[in-house]
Amino acid sequence: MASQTVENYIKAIFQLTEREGGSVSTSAISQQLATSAASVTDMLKKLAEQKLIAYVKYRGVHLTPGGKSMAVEMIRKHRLWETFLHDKLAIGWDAVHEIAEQLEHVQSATLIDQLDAFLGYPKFDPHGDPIPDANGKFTLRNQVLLNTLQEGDQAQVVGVREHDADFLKYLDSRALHINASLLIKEKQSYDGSVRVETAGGAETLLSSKAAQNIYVKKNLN
Amino acid sequence: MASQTVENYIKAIFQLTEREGGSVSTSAISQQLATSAASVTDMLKKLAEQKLIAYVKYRGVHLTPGGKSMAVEMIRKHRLWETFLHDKLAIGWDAVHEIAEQLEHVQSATLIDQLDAFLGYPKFDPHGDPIPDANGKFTLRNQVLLNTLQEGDQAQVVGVREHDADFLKYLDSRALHINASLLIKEKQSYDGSVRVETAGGAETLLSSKAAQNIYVKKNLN
DNA sequence: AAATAAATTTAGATAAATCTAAATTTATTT
DNA sequence: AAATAAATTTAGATTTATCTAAATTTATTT
Ligand SMILES: [Mn+2]
Ligand SMILES: [Mn+2]
Ligand SMILES: [Mn+2]
Ligand SMILES: [Mn+2]
Repeated sequence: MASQTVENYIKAIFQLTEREGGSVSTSAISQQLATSAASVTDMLKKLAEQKLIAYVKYRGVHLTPGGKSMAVEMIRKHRLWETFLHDKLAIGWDAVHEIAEQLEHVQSATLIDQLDAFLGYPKFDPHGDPIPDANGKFTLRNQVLLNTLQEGDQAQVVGVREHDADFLKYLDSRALHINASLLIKEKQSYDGSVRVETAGGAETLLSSKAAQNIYVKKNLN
Repeated sequence: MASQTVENYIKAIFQLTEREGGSVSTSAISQQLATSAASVTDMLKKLAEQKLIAYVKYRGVHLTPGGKSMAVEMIRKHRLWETFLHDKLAIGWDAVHEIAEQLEHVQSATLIDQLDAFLGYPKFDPHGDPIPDANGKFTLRNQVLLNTLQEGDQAQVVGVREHDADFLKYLDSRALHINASLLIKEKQSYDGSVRVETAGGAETLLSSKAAQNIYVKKNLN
């Protein structure tokens, strides 16, 4: 059985691969997990011995099929737990990640299968990220970043690209939660900021940076 | 923050104290946790340094107030998780313990408070053991062991003294689950075995040993 | 193409939790 | 009260995961 530490490394490598593509560097992992580069090098050797990664000295790593399947299983568990915490225990989307970070390491196939059933086989977690099914399949979805919308466009929030707790609390304060409907009232071309109207008619000014971190599904006109 | 290992030691000491009373020996802990006596001695020194236990060389240990409150918190978490697994995820009472043994180590006060609320502030877990409330208070209950009942007595199963998975599955097969009503049809004085009738009229012969491990609430006549 | 900077690995330590085997203390027999 | 047995502790190692500082390799400047 893989230790919690090994599981966290494998998940980190998977997510860094998704974001950057190609091979993942020692320093990227070091930063992601907040451990020294020296410790990462040590661990990479062990993961390579266990055939979870392919490791070329000085050149970074990528997951083997075995490592990838472990990573997907971890992500499945993490996101199912986040969904449970949010939907059943009413814990905010800014707080679920930290708790799921612990819950994801509980070992029991039955537990996860039953949890999945209890939640009604959800396809997306509280941040709008897809939850892989028992076979590791992710659901795809049409989505664009809010900053690509034009004046007059109507859309619905479907996810966030940034998971920082402060950002999520900020969105909550503007009623910009998952499924919120919105209308682009104005878009400034010089700085990319957008004025959006949310349900009930409230208007909010979003910075370009904020708009680049919100995924939406555009409505047909 | 206490490690999972420390938490398991503290919980074991609490439960051994409850069962035996007085102070707990190195060998008792060693047996309970399936670790060598030498390892236990090492750990006892550390726990004493952290003021979680009072330790007298060669004479055993007992919990300090701090240790006891940690133990009660662990038991609260363990039993709430067992209740969740059983009531919400439909996992059998013979399987919940092992999973809760892991879940009990997740650190988050919010999580436990919300879980407690979600479950409706249950007073007893799937084995009929009391769940301490947020202040550490256990609910007391009138209960006797099934082997103390007489012919003609009516009662309801409220708990089990033995948590062994095989015993629990055996009880399931006889419909002797929590809340099951029963009537003592016959009691053999020479070996203590009892013939009981359960709901629907089915009869089962229980050995003295089995009868000594089932808690019941006796009905008034 | 050197020189310099940045990234990575190696060397040497440390802390937590565990083990077996040997020494010591306490309990039980004779 | 000795002798013997049982329980407990100490000594000496091991494994996992981590660190800092030094050495090495790769990348970027001049
Ligand atoms: Mn984690
Ligand atoms: Mn998420
Ligand atoms: Mn445990
Ligand atoms: Mn229980």
